[in-house]
Amino acid sequence: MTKHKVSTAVIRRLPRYFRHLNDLLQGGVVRISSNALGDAMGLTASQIRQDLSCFGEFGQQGYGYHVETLLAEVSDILGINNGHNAIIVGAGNLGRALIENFHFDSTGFRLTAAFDINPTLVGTRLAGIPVLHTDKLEQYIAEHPTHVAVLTIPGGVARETATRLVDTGIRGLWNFTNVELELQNKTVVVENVHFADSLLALNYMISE
Amino acid sequence: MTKHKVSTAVIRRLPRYFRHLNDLLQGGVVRISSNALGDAMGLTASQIRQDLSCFGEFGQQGYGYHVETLLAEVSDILGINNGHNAIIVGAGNLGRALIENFHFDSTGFRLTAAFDINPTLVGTRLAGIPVLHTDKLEQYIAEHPTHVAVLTIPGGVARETATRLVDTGIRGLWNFTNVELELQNKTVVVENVHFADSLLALNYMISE
DNA sequence: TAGATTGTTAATCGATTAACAATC
DNA sequence: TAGATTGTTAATCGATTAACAATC
Repeated sequence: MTKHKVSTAVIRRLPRYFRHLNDLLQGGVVRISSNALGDAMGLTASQIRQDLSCFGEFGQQGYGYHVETLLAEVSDILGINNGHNAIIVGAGNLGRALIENFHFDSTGFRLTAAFDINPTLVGTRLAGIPVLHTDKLEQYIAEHPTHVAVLTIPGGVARETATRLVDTGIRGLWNFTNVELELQNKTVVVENVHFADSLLALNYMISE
Repeated sequence: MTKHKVSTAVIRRLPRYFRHLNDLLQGGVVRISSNALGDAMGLTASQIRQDLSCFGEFGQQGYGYHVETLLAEVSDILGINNGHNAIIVGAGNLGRALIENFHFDSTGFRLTAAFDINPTLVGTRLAGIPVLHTDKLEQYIAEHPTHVAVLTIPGGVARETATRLVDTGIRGLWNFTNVELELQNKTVVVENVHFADSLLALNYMISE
């Protein structure tokens, strides 16, 4: 699918294309030129065409891009149609916020289970998702194909839990703990959501 | 303080320096060379020296950097000592997760109040932080200097609430909603935490 | 057809890396 | 002093922007 190594800069822009194309489609826009899309997103038309050319030829001279088609292509590139399953480990406030409010399905994931050690939670359901005991992680994953685990546990148990998850053969970790997970296993991708880094950057920007 | 325009790439690395230097200090490391720090962070020694040189000369030939001193400098650059105050707007699961678990103080902020429209929450305290009615936003900010507002409200009221906040003269918005806030007012800095973008990027990376 | 707009090649710009004199 | 390591200048690398022939 991909012609050559895609740079991180391009990868990080793909979700933004996805988001803006969704908005356009919702707004009833049928076609758009790289120029107009660039204006809307704060990018140059050139960059958009360059980015997309990493993956194929999705436009048409004199016309531009068909919004619905391009969105379908970008969705496909992002892996939204790969039928990935996710579990969430840690059903505290943050975990619950994600379970109840985050649209896993619109990012291409099916959230199949949550895990926690709190006895008052284990056995219940949150927004329809069963909460199992964290002891059952390995057993559950062995029985249900699982591609990504969301880490919303306390930092103290992050490394240990990550190691257990890596051993199950999981493909990715979405890490909300403030712990840096250096994994020996390079096949597992770690995506960090570092709240502190984000707020510190904001502090810098308002302090200038 | 700053010699020239600091690039976003450098700004985004500053919190990482901060985090790693904290870890080193905790671990009792007194001094470190750019080489060793680079190894630990996955950067080149050259880049570290280049980055730091944007802000001053913090090292010593033949010795390297005194961890505690460098950490103090980086903290200062980030604005941690500027005594900024923050409020949180929206005390649902996500807001509560931040109130109860996020260390605002260690990123240089004092969280002074939370706002919500839920009558069962208004008037209570969460982790010692008073919860006020969102109607009182303007009044509160007029009476209490506030630099940053954390947006953990539903997307539907995001734009409206952001506009109200901007009008109060606030300096920054830490935006957890999935709504793109294009503000006419360019003095207000918006830092977005786009969960969906992050998970989509992870999807791409595990799909390759 | 004429105008618009693509995909791609070339030019530019900026960020990262290498090298090294200065010096602790 | 000799070795280590900085801050900075120069070289390289990669990403963004500009230009344009191809073509719908």
